[in-house]
Amino acid sequence: MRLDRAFFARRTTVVARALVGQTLVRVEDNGARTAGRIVETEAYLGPEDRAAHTHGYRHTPRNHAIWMHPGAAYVFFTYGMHHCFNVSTLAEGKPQAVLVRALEPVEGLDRMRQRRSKARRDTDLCSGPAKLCQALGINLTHDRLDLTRSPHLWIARTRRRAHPASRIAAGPRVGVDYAGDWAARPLRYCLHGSPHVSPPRPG
DNA sequence: CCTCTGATCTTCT
DNA sequence: GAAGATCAGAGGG
Repeated sequence: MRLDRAFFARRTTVVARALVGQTLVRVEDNGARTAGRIVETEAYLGPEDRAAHTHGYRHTPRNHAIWMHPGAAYVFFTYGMHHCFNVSTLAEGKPQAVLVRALEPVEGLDRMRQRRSKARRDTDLCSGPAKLCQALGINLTHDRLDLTRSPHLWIARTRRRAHPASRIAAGPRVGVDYAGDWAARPLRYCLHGSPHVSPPRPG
């Protein structure tokens, strides 16, 4: 069952933690499905957060999705070649989001290997924010999509008995050294011990 | 495992 | 004009 608006309309740190263990599902126009269990997320806390794209209330065409209703997909293009996938949280007009950083592949692995030909091992398929977008074929056409309604992209509620909250480790976010004292905050959430988490591995 | 570097181009200043 | 919520490959331990 698909996660609904209420799931995303909560404090961003709560959503980021709760997303670990849920399943990101992608369906292409031809019906091909790829999916993965979310094993790593990061919370971006809006205007106050020096690492966030909405720091200082910056509102541009690129980051507009963060300002939209909770559950809106925010996909951005960076480094001239990579995409990253986020979900808007909290409330419309409150620009906070969760970055999905890694997945454990669970469906459509052949398709993922096709699109990620450089991946040597299956643990390299989705172990990074741009890798998972490449594996699932997520790009700018998915920016601003409503994940509670889109037939192409959504997050499925997944039983987490095997992954209780106590096994989620929090640590500093990756690649935000420029963010001053915000860089050290433990806003990154990883499924403890998963080989699919992106480097640097916690612990 | 780690560190360092080049790739590549959109976005915003 | 500069920076960037990254990745892959090379080299060293």
